[in-house]
Amino acid sequence: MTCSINYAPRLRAQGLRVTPQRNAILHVLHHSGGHLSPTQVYERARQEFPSLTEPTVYRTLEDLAEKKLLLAAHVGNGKIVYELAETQHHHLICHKCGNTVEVDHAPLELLYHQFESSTGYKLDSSHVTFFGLCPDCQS
Amino acid sequence: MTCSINYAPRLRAQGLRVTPQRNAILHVLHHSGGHLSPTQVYERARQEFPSLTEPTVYRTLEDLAEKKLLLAAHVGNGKIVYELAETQHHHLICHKCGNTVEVDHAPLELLYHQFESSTGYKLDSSHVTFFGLCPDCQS
DNA sequence: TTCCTTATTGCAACTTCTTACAATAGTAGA
DNA sequence: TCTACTATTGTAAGAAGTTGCAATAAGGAA
Ligand SMILES: [Mn+2]
Ligand SMILES: [Mn+2]
Ligand SMILES: [Zn+2]
Ligand SMILES: [Zn+2]
Repeated sequence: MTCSINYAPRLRAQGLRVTPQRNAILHVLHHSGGHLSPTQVYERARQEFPSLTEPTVYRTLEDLAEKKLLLAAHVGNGKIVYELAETQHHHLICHKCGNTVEVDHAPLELLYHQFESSTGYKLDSSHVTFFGLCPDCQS
Repeated sequence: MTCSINYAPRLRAQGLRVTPQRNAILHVLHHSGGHLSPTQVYERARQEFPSLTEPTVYRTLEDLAEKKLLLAAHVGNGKIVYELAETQHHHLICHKCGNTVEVDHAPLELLYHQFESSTGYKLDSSHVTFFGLCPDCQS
């Protein structure tokens, strides 16, 4: 609850104002440790800041992701989850059981250079989602 | 409208019954040529089959994608679009302007083998979405 | 053809997500 | 401090997507 981490500098560095709504949302994501859906963020952040509303949660998550404070991950069927942007990694997701594995970005470097030089795009180095079947679900 | 293509064999091959709802949905996707959102599919397929309902559209799109007759693509912010499964390809999407580029699967083969042997997953060879900035949006 | 089984659909209610706009409150500057 | 500017938020309404269950109809067997 009372937590030593101060998000103000990171918000200001991105030209964003420091509001209690943003602090509550960042605080919740920090303490969850993992990926949370907007609904989960809303329910938990409301504990610390009861007047928080749903539109604010959705807008804040999008804004903070755009400013690279958060990472958004697609986990299938249009569901999105968010986490604090800390490590560079991607996801392998089983589309049968939903099981998820994290993989490093390094093995994608070569591919990224190919794509970037052939298309002119500059690609994000985090949170690509690969779908497939996990070992358990292949039988 | 009256279109020579018959989807019945492909449906039966997957153990699915042939219904006018499924035919209308497949027909719409065939004639659109590209990616359509569930809402777009619903609006168009309703022209040919007016009693069609939303839950049927959502369920059908998911079912047909699961049986590999369709491909689902994540296009950002939890939006999903579908298309007929014909070619193997992936997408590069600009998260500023939404512009999309298709890329071949071939350059991913090596990466896939690495991931598959290190994790045991068997990955889908189509419709991975890479996000980034297109050439126009980088300035 | 007719009957039977059950996959598929429609219905109704609900949850999640979005939007436009007015009210609020950070923050920079006087 | 106080003020002014405007980013951010809340409100209210609507759109999109989901769920459980009862009704329907596709397809196999007689
Ligand atoms: Mn992650
Ligand atoms: Mn595609
Ligand atoms: Zn699995
Ligand atoms: Zn762009």
